[in-house]
Amino acid sequence: MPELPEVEHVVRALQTVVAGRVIVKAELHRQRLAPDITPRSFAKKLAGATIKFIHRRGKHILFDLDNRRTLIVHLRMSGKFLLLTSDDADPKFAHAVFYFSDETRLVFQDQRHFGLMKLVDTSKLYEAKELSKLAPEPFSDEFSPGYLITRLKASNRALKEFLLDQTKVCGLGNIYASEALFLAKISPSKRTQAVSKARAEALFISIRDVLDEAIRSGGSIEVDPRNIGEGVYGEGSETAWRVYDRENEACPDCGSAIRRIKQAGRSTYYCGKCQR
DNA sequence: ACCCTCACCTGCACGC
DNA sequence: TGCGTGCAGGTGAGGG
Repeated sequence: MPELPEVEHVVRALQTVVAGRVIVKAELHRQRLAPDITPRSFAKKLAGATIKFIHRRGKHILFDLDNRRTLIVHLRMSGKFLLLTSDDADPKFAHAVFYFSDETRLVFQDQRHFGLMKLVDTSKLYEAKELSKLAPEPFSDEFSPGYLITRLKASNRALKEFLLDQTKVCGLGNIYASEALFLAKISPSKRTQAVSKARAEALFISIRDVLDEAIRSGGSIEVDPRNIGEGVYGEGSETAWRVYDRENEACPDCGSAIRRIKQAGRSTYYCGKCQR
């Protein structure tokens, strides 16, 4: 269910715990987790591979293998990784399992079944349709106030919906989109073309601040090797959210009641007084 | 090209 | 206790 900071946290944990390990056997228990590949082919292409490096693009986790392939994983709403030992049974919803030589195994568990995996040639990784249309990484030079202004002008949706579009801005999800708009003091319903240059610049800063703050707080979480990939929001992160999930609570800046509205079928939280 | 709605799943909290 | 409803951090397909 994670947004970019939680995926970043999962990637760091995986890099610590499974980088350098050899996959001696792999099983795809649920075909639709990886619809482009048969369970048989999945097993064959992963068996014997060493996990070289784990990184990320947007909310996608990328396992670079030593056989010129990369495993792309998206956690979607409920996907998580668990590192289990031979004493542990597979939990419910264990849709893929990677066995290592030391009797441990990495289990991909996904209660809601929305997660996705895909195996691609590493040389063509960024041509994969999952990655090719993503907006620039939010901390890259390519993502700039100028970039944001151009994309805002090219669209005319409500700003909150725009922020959730990973081809426009990458990494925000439903929580951090609300949070970024609160920091920038802009209404989530404002049309993207009506955002002034100055306010677009403020929004640019807020997007980075929200993500950076969340990555920092997640970075302080101790890695639980049995539950390395839960992608949880940082310890006590709910208390750090300024408006998300706080309908009718007091705005931290002005004290007026935080509102909840529906946009594109999803809840948006904001302060009607501070955000115009 | 954009924009909107729905679909994909399970589980949990809520009101009656 | 149960049952119905609405909700959940994400996206893609399919329509207009």
